[in-house]
Amino acid sequence: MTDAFSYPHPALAVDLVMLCVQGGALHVVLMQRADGAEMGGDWALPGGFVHRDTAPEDTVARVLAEKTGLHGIHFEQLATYGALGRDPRGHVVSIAYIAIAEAEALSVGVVANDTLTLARVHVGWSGEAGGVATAQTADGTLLPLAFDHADILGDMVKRLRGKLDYTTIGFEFLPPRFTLRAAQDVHEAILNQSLTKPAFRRKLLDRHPLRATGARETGGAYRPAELYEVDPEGGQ
Amino acid sequence: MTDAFSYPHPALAVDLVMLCVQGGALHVVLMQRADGAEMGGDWALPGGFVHRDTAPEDTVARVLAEKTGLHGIHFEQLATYGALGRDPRGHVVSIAYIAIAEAEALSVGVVANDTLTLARVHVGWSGEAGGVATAQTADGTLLPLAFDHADILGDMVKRLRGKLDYTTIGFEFLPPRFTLRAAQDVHEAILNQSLTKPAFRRKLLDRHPLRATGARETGGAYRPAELYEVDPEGGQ
DNA sequence: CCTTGTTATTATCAATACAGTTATTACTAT
DNA sequence: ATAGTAATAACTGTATTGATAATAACAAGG
Repeated sequence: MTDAFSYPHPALAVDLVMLCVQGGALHVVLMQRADGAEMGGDWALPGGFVHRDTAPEDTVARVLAEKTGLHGIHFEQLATYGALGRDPRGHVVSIAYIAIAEAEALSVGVVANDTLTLARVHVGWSGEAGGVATAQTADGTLLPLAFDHADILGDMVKRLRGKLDYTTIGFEFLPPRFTLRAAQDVHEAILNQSLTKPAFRRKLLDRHPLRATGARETGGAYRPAELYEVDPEGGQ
Repeated sequence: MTDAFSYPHPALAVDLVMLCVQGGALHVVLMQRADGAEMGGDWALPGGFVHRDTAPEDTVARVLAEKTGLHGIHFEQLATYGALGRDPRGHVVSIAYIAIAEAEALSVGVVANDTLTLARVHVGWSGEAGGVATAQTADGTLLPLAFDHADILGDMVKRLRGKLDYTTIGFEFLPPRFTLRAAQDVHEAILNQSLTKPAFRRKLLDRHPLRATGARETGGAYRPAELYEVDPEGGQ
């Protein structure tokens, strides 16, 4: 076999789909690009190049810190995009990651960087069929996406919907202690459909390792809901 | 932003998990490496480097053709592996793909290349929990895997099990026309558990766009089973 | 030609899991 | 206290699943 580094290979990058649930809808962090005209849209997922001898996961952590100032956020790989025409600057292969945080924390990072915005994710299809997704502002204006980032958003929704029932990914949108109503809001935002409360409660408690803390919500006007937390040992 | 190609970036490769179902068990194509001692094992997934201005998918097709002589086989992306120590030669990021073919076709390609072998995939866990998988010969001898390829095999099994019910990926192991019994064999091999026949029939016909052809199996000693095919329009 | 063996296919039934509705409880604010 | 609201529990019917049995189709052998 010839030496791995003796011929030109593509540039490698990571793209981050930073997500939160706010006002009953899934939101994603987008970055405004000055060179949007050549890239197919003014808005793009934040990203960065992977340098040699830096692990892609470390690059993700670096980009998260650089763009939003956030640390220790949950992220996981989505897929890798490497079609030839996807970046007009040349052959750039990009590993897309999903990063999830609670809305309050993410908002702080977005406000601190004036090239960033939190856009509502609009999905034109239901179930796990798949398709593209679009991003829009609070008043419904469409934000044109650069590169193949609309495809990435579509794949992200598909992946999220598929993992919601069988993994604990949905709880990453919530603080360590949360009410079941808050968890239901997350599921409804991601699935884009309303769920019946008792059925949701049962399914959630059956399928996931949750533990009632005994503590209750404070400050509500009416009956306070109990706070639950994910039990790290409860899986097995 | 600085130019994407002005600093050293990792080498990019693809690794192929070529699969088939044979004798009731999942099998994978492995390649013997002369440099196995330094790589952590004598056996590895076939792969190749991604050259600049070549799409990763085209690299997959090239490797498939080079190693096995096969064309037009179904493949899809699994995940990308980029941990720093995974390849002792340097920083190589590898996109792993799952490729699926029927056993007869794959065997032809394996026999034609004497560095290749078809190994039985042994999975030490059930469900979709995840874990590593090992490879062994027909007589049960363990084949030590190079790099992080045991992890890749484990992720492959997890992905396959998760997609089996909700996609048509299972039918890629079968010829265009197949009996329901053959489809059940594929599911049992991948899930590593036996299924009851009538329940499997119902679920398969309910969930997937299958069409009875009216034609029947030939050559069998007893009642011939009807041949089914995937209906490309049946999905919607 | 008829019987037997084996497998494919369909039918039936019980057990379970699931979702929707309604009732009850617990708390806050006035 | 009382009203209002949301959390929680109990109940009910429906759909899904798993096991068993019955029937149908074909080959082989007497």
